[in-house]
Amino acid sequence: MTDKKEKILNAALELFADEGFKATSTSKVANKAGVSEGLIFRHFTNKEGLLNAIVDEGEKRVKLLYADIVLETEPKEVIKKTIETFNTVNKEPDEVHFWKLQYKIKWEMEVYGEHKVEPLQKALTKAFEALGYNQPEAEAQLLLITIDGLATRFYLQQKGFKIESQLELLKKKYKV
Amino acid sequence: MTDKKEKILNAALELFADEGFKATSTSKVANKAGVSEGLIFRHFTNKEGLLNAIVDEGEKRVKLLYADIVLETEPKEVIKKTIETFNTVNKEPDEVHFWKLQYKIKWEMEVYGEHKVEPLQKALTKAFEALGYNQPEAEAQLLLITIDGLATRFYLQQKGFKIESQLELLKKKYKV
DNA sequence: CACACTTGTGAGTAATCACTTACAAATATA
DNA sequence: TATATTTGTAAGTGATTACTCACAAGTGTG
Repeated sequence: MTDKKEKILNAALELFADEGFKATSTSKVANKAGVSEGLIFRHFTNKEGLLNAIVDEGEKRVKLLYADIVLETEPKEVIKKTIETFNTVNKEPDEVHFWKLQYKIKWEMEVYGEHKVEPLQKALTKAFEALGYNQPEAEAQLLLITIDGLATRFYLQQKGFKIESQLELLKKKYKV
Repeated sequence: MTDKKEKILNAALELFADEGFKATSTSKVANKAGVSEGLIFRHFTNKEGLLNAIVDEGEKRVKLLYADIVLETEPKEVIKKTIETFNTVNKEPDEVHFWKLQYKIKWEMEVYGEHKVEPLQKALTKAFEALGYNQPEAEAQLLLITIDGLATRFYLQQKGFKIESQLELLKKKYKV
């Protein structure tokens, strides 16, 4: 990975996350990265190739993020970590662009990407089962759905939205 | 409202909802509506004016939709109706485009539009308060957040996602 | 019918789009 | 050092973009 290639990726990440994929021109990316426009196509073939490079990296990071939770054996810990992970990720400002894009791209490309959350969902299902919940599968899905909703509010910066207190409330409800 | 003006609005609604605002060209809208491209600009000044016309209509429909809930006095009914309203809206296929756009546009334009849900949120807060919940405000917000998450799954058509069972689970949790 | 006004069209416009190409600079390998 | 390969640039390309404008068709009113 050359220096300029990485600069292209970083510029694209920020622009795609803030202004959207289709709304961001390759010339804008090149400008922000401080390289010639042609270099984007040398490294990534086309504009979609540039997006894919970022999304692929996203998949790796998601797996890494969930790895710790999936291995957890204590049911309550699985739920607790699921809720808390969302928060720790977004404490680092550099990471925010990255995760924001993961959500934003779902709507722009209209794909949910269920395979990414599947291992986590299964781990949660097992956890809810172990805790004696009546519909463990539905419960697991509902928790992930709620976190999706939290992300929407967080990334779109709804006024008066305090993510910490919502996460606390969630933990209280699940008694974790 | 002339016939052709309405055809433009309908075509734009469907295209914006499916492919996004920025990704939909005015020529595409004109084509689908069966009118000349110039007519769009005669009626709506520019492309954003066309979007605004649709979004404004959205605000009216949201108010209409919530009016019934806000007037409800029975706390449990407020919560129940909030959960069920989401479902009834999306039973009519013509309505789906409309509501999908309302969610999609949030991400594309990066505005949450909190004023739209404010009356509903206040009604929910009062309901949770009456029912003796410890943090009625946070509870109201959390329920709306969860519904946002449900919408994401629903409109992005996540595989294996059954909205009815999730709504049932939600009602069970709130005992409504 | 005459006149005003709205509704509608089709052929423009400059600007921007993603992408290509010819060539130069840098780097790796022998 | 000589040569092959990779990395990078600048100036293009045709296609598409949002939008304009001159003018025609339709409609309502006296």
